[in-house]
Amino acid sequence: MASTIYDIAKKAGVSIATVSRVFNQSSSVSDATRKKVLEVADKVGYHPQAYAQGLASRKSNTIMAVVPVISNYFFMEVLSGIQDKLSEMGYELNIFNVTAGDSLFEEVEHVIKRRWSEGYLFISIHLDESQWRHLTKYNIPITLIDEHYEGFDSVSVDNVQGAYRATKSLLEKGFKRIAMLSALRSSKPIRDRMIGYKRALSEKGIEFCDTLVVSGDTEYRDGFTEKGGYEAMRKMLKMKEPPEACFCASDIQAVGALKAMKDTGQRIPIIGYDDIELSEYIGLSTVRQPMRDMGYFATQNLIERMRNKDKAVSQTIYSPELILRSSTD
Amino acid sequence: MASTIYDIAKKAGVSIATVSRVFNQSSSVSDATRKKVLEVADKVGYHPQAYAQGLASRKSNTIMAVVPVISNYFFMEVLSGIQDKLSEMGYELNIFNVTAGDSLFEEVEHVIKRRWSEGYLFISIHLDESQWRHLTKYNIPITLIDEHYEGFDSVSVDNVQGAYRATKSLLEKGFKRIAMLSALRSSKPIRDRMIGYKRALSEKGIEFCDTLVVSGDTEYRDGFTEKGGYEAMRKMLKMKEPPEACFCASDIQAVGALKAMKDTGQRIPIIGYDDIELSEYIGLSTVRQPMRDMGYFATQNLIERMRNKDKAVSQTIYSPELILRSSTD
DNA sequence: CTGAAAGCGCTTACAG
DNA sequence: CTGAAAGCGCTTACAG
Repeated sequence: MASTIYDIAKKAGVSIATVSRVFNQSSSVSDATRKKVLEVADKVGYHPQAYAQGLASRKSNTIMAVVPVISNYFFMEVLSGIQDKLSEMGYELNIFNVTAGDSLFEEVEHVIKRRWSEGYLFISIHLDESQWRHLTKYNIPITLIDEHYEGFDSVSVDNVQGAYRATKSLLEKGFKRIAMLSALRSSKPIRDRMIGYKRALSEKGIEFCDTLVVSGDTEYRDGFTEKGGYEAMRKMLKMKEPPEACFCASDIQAVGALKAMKDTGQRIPIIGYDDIELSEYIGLSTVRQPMRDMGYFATQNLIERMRNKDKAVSQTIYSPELILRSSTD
Repeated sequence: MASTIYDIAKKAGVSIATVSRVFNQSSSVSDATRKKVLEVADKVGYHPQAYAQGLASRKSNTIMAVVPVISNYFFMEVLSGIQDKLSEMGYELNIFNVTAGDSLFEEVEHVIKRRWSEGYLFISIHLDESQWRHLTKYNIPITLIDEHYEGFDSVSVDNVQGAYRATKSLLEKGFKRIAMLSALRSSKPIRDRMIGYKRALSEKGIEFCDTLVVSGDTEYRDGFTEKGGYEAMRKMLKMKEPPEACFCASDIQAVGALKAMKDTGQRIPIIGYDDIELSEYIGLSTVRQPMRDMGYFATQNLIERMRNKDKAVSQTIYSPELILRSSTD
């Protein structure tokens, strides 16, 4: 039904090799033939099929982004950076969604084995040392975003540093009893941010108190949701001795926390994490992660590696920036 | 380097046909052979290559979502609905990003021609009659989300109705001078919502006044941004005779509008459109579009069509629901 | 600049 | 239940 390279070749009176060349910008085709081929191709609406090209050429001009949940502010921003770069370079983007959980590693490995593309961007995929090492064996271009492993190029933000700064800024305002609005304790971002939080406290000689680290009851998305933040803040406000200020693990949770404070009429200074676009509009103080830049840079990095496999592995770590707005006034 | 079906066949002492069968759940393989094949496949980490499979079988078990901008709240929600359904059904999702603009049609057609998958979900892709008709010729399963054309299955929300209800509710509160916070006038959602807005006004015998339809100056994303909303609201509040209430074309713009009101200290009741998750948390009245449901249902619909090409074409139109919260108090 | 031919790694009737 | 063989639609040395 749909036409193939053979149909075009026949109608244009040339060989299939020539048709192929026309569609591959390989210059060695006379203008006259090129024109004729393009003409008949256009008439029947011909275009090379991705699968056949991929198989024959063993490359796909496609980059695959592997992500846990896709509907998430962080990915949204990172993805827009990726796309900016990709459209500059003429690559196509495939997005593959894996489910975080016990089978994460298997799913990730599966994607690689299927050989969808020659380059992979892993966003917020957290594996352990031995699992990363294992992936290393496939010897394909992979760059990590929001994760760090010495065997692959990576682009991440110093989470410990970010949490440290946020907490410290609260301490400097004179608060002593500072809570951390948390999420799933075992998740990578929480673990890192907790370290920074503790470090800031101990530097000021304040004892860490586990009851001040509170999270909601919603497990969806590891608790990084408005609801998770809302629940957690309600709990805090109900404590016999509520915290004086609060560091939130993400802006989206902070949004929920803000509502909890509004609903109860109690208000304490809070500071979020991420700086999603919206934060500016609701006056939320936060720790800025350069999400778009991360996506853009990681993509550039990946493409470079695809072109030169022997490039030295590089780790790029951004410093988070503290942004103070009205929520901490 | 990486092993193929031939390697596995040789090592397992069977033919490649058998190996293929093992990986295709086709039952006609003895347990013993299956076990042996799986064993050696596992040892070398073999997995069929997507491109070769796609070419040989002429299908890919993949559904492709075609979207304009990906980093957008509406898509985010719709996508999560799509994914829920897809993971139930065992399909893989590919996301292809087209750039809205003059070449939109060409880009869309290009994707189809490349034959990435057997089924396509077009999200918020707005083409004209003749363009849709043209795509019809490819005779492949396509379902439209947030768009309507009689030749394809579609899932959409009645935008006219939604705008009508929002405006009407404002009128019923006694306001007469009601503004519409708009975006790019030529965009499909704006055109539809403007109709509903006008209809509500005329029903109450209020004359439509073009100066009350205001948008920001930011062109990015057709103006559907916080910034666009902020700018527009600033303009409204600066009018010699500011509106008494305002219907916003999207929640995200309403967020910006809210800030503009806060910054200037002037406040008028506003109502948004979409009901993004966040709206509940900032007390924004809005018109709810069942975005997740739309994604879920559209995907189900698409899969049914993929299995039965002769199914009658169906148009599903959701009724938007008005949700009143504190922003209209 | 152009063509004939081999090959990419699978699937799938067709036999047995 | 299993194998031999053709074919999917391209790309790419190799010749000329």
